[in-house]
This record gives sequence, C-alpha cells and structure tokens, in this order.
Amino acid sequence: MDIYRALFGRWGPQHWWPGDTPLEISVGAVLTQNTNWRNVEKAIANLKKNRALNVRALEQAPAGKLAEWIRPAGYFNVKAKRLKAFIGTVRETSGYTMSRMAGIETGELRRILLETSGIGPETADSILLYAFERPVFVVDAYTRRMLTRHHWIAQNASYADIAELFTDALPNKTQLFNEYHALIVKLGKEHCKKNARCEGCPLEKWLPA
DNA sequence: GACCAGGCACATC
DNA sequence: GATGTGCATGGT
Repeated sequence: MDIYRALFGRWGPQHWWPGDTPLEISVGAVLTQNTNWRNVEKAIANLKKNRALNVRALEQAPAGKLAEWIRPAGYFNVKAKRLKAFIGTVRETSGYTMSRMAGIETGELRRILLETSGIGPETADSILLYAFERPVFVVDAYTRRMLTRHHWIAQNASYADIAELFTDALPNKTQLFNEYHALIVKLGKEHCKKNARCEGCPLEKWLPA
C-alpha cells in the first residue's frame, strides 16, 4: 500500500484503460502482448478505419485481412489468430455479445479466457480488470522487474505468487487495482528499462522511511 | 545497428 | 518442470 501511495502521490490517476468499449479493451490487451502501446494504437486505428472493431466484423474478416490491419502491432499473423480465437470464445460462451459475456462470474470467466489460445494470465487478467471491471490484479513484466530489482520477491516467483502478494495486502477494489497496475507501468516506462540497473529508480526515496 | 516494448504457445530436454 | 525459441513492427 505504501508503494501505491508513493506512485499515486507522484503521478496521480492514470485513467486506464486507454480504450472505450470492452471489446476494444480486450483487443488492445491481445495486441499489446510484448509490444509498445504506440504500435497498438496504430493497429486499433486501422481496425476502426475499416469498421472492423466489432464482434461480427472480426468474426467475418479473413485472417489475412485482419493481419494486414493489425500489422503495426507486430507478430501480426500470430495476433490475428489470437483475436480470432478470442472472438470464437465470445461466440461460444456468449452468442457474440460482450454484454452477455459480462454476466459470467469472475472465476469462471477467467477460466474461459485462459482456455482461449493466445490468452495467458496477464492478458486474461487485463481483460477481467479493464474490460469487465473485476477486482483482479494484473502482473506484467514491469511488476516483476520492480519487485525483483528491489529484492522484494525471489527471481523465480510465479505469476500467482506475485498476484497474491498484492491481493493479500490490498482491499479488494477494482478501482485500486486499475490505478495500481497503470502506475506500475508508468514507473516502468520511466525508470525500469529491461537492461538498465536499478540505481536510478526513484521509488525508494518516495517511500515512507 | 542494437535494443526494447503492458506475452504466449510450442518444442525439447 | 525448467529452459529455449519463434513471432515482427516501430521508436530510441
């Protein structure tokens, strides 16, 4: 909680997710896998331009066409398949409608998302938190890096270990998890590049003594 | 030109 | 169960 207060005190609310509808957020969650968000924005703009950012259009678009539209996001052939797989899950569980999908209970919905090819724990939790507003903590590369570089967790801690660290220490509030993850990404983008060491990290000096 | 970015599936040992 | 590899664009 101290870390959260330090980050929030420094940067304030991050207004995540940068996307409007549950579908746009879910698509963004897949496209941003190991990819800079700026490239994802271009891909999403292409989908909008081609009126493809709806469940039916994504269902009907040929995979090759889809890949062409999302090209700027990288891994475009892989991600086209992953978007198709996600739409398939929406069809099978919810009859093509995101609003019906929103009626599924959180644990069940997480299981369903994880069964979808191309959706792993981070993508599933991002969709749960930001598209469906469930109180779920998202663990990403920045989260792990922040914790390991400050020696707050072991190098080999699992996704579940890290998520538990936060959920055990925090009130179970969607808005809190929303801001916290976004703030960790902000910190990461500013200070935690992959191959940089941690000396310049300002976090410790923001924490209470 | 090297390095990096809000992962994941799959092969291999 | 751990470890390695392919996937690919665009910015610094």
